[in-house]
Amino acid sequence: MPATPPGQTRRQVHAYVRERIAEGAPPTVREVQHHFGFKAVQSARQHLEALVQEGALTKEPGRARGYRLPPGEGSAGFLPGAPDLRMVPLLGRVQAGALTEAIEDPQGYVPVEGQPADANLFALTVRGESMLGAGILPGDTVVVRRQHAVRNGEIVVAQVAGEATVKRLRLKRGHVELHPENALFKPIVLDGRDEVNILGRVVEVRRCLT
Amino acid sequence: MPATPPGQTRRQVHAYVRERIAEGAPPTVREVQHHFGFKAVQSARQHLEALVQEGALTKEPGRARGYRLPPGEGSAGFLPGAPDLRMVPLLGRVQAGALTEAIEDPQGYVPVEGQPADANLFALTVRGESMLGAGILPGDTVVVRRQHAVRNGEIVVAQVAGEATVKRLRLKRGHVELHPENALFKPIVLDGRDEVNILGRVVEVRRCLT
DNA sequence: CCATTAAACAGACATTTGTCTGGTAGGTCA
DNA sequence: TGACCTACCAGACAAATGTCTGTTTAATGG
Repeated sequence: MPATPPGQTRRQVHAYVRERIAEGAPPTVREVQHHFGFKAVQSARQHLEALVQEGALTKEPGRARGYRLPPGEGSAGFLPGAPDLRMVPLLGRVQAGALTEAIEDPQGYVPVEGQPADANLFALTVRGESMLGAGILPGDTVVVRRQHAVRNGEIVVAQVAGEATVKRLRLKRGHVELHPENALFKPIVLDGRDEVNILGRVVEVRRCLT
Repeated sequence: MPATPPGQTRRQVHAYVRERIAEGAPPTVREVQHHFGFKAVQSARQHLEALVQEGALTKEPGRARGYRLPPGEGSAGFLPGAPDLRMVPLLGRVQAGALTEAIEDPQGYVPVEGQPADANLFALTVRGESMLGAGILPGDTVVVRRQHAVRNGEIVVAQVAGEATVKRLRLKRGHVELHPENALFKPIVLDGRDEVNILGRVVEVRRCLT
């Protein structure tokens, strides 16, 4: 094998190209070169050409900034040219604690805007009719900001006994209540705070009418 | 005035630059030149510089493909690298017939995915509580596909007597009814079809919980 | 040991591309 | 009319950029 771990730098080059495209335009060969501290243009070129070879990039030969992302690669997790727009993973219907790991294999991505870049967001599909009164219907998609600190009255995703549900949070003296927004359902009253695990706060509701 | 209507070509150049950025990278000055059939590079350059002057574009002097979209402008109407994603104009609260022209100056843009590229989409902010039962609350944003042919039972945006409203459409024999989804409101029954102008069909509902 | 390979280095060349200077045509306005 | 403006044309130069040839180093495998 070569002096440097094989493919190690290669992926970093790929990531760099993606970043640069997200900022407006693909980098030049020399920009890649200098970013990685290569002292020869050819070094950067070899990596770029190798990435084209394995299909991770495409190129328009002879043209400036000719390296592009292959079709379909664009909308997976980031968005070129739209810094205020983010693709958040849709984790599907929540089931037993598998939530945190489910990010590895999302069912899809949802475009979200107007959220700070550092916000840890994900999306869920809502089950049940317990939040009808808040305009959240079964099948709706909720965008959730992963945070433990929530305020009274906010709609949250909470994990109770391994089951994740969407409810409105009520902080009473000494205990927590999870209120449905439907007269047919009863509030969940929790004695100790350990029973409930606040996964995050619902920041957006979305419904597609096919 | 000049030989050609002022600013006419200018906007087309701006649109072209946006298109090209959406396809992966900004165009070169000469690419703009040839696309518009200019026989001199300077013609394209003048338009581009003028657009920079008026803030419609930014540039990185001296660098290849240096023209970019200004920050915040990135998400206005298109999305680089994400063909299945579109930005649709938010036309704000609908008022008297101004809807069709309002596209010129949208209040913002909303990211939408999963809609065919040829669909003519726009977004509206919902007023009133007449659709509570359908999970559409005041302040919600609805994404509308502009189409006149609608089916029975679909939620539509209809223009009645100059006022635009969101209602569920009921086609009865000989007449049209616009049903609210709220017991406190009454259906609108229309005798002739001329009174009502179907602006389009609601394909998505969206709500931000700040 | 030697051939092979991947990675990086060195230097150069040709094309692409941004930029500049100057000129022409048609229109407005004082 | 003449000053002035916008749009466009013509030609050229210099910087940026893609591409090529050859060399060196280190690790692998027969």
